[in-house]
Amino acid sequence: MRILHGISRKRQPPAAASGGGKLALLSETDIFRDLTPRDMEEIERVTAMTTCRRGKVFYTPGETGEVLFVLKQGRVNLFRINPDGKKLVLTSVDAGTVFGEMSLIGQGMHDTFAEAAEECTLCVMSRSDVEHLLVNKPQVALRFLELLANRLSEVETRLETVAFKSVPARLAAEILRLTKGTPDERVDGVSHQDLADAVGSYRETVTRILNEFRRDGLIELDRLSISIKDAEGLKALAES
Amino acid sequence: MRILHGISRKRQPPAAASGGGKLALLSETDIFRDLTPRDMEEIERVTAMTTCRRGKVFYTPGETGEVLFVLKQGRVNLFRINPDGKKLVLTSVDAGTVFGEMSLIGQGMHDTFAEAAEECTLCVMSRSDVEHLLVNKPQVALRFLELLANRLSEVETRLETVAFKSVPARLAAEILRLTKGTPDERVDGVSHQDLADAVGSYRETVTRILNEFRRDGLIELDRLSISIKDAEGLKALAES
DNA sequence: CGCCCTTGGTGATCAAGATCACATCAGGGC
DNA sequence: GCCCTGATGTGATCTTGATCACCAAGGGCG
Repeated sequence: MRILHGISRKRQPPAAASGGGKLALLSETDIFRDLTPRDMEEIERVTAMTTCRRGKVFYTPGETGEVLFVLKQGRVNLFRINPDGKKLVLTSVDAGTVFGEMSLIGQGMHDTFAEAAEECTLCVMSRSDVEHLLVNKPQVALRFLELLANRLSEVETRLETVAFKSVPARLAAEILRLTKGTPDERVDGVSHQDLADAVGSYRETVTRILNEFRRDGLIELDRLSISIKDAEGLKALAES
Repeated sequence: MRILHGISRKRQPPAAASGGGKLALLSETDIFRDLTPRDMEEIERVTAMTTCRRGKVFYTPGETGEVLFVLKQGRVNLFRINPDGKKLVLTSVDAGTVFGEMSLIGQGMHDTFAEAAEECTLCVMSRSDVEHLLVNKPQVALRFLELLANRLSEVETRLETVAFKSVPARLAAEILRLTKGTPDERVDGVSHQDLADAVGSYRETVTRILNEFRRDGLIELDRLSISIKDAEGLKALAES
């Protein structure tokens, strides 16, 4: 019996393709994939759906209650701010997953904020609804387990990266990550400051390194836009 | 209804105090705390208990199968090795918890090794036993969820620390962490190299900084031994 | 006792990247 | 067109801490 297996980490197809109704959106979420249509309707009844504009910080520790977010469309950054006001993105969450677990389980989200990195559509579930679900639908709890295990593994790798790799290597990896899934190998709407926050560095340093990348023919630069010219070269750099 | 609440992060009392039998040891594990004595006997039947000497690397990715470890006594370091052979300790696991989840759920433990940081007693559960348990005892799955959530939160904090804080600050924090729980505020059996691996730095750097700490009256040094003189001072330093 | 191996001490050097200080530049609003 | 703001380009330092090169001390063991 092998009840546990890797969950998909691929970006979900654009929700528009599936109609975009709330129910359809919820069904596409990994965590709920074992539920019956009837169960899904039940969840749908108790779930609020909202949208967030790019840049909106919609979760602030302390201010926001204990809820679970289900990201339907867009991308969300979970980040912390250190005493000097410097920001570090802990994780970038793609559509089809869930976040905010930390506020429900254990010690809470600590000092973690959440912002919409792109236009987002998300659902909000209350603590009691989630608890109910976890107790009554063991399959959901198991999916949740997978999700957390994968997130943990991801953050551990990130820790290793920050501890051992140079800023150029981290930056190359981040660019590859952001463009992964985009057919034209290009990111838009990401400033140098955003990249600095993501790799744990500084704006000026990022600007300099990006220009070196361009000089080396690895990427093409434009205002708020990066397109990849030599993915292999970047990959090599990312390995340090 | 509040079924989820923080699990204890306190170090377990020495197992000798509770007799040290396998059954007693297993019952002290957070993850199993909701099980009945009868359930525990069942688990006890299928569990192998072994010991490891300090320094022993008992889990190697690839070589070791998919198992779950329950740490009964001692301390275990989970670490990775980068291509240059440099080691980084991802987590230090204390008695009473479980690890190896990653090999059961999701993508596996990747390139993570496990070594006994002290004399250790641990139990090993097979994949199928764990899966059986998770499916049939929802309470265990929930405890597992708590465990993972806490671990995640811990690694995120570590990531922030490595990204933003100086080596002295990280070192101060690590010393405080290691001595936490010891009544005489003192660690033994930890070399400068071990500390370097834990904070993601280098032996020479650690030696230099420790000597600065001593000069500043923060700690006392001896071969393989550090004792704290000024916990407040260290705490201040750890905040950067 | 002499050997050797692990641990710790320290100087010298160097490179990465943080930090400061401005200069542009593009776009939006009025 | 003008002004303002956010995004980017770049030079000039300055520190941190990695890296190299040894040496010394402690301790187990034949």
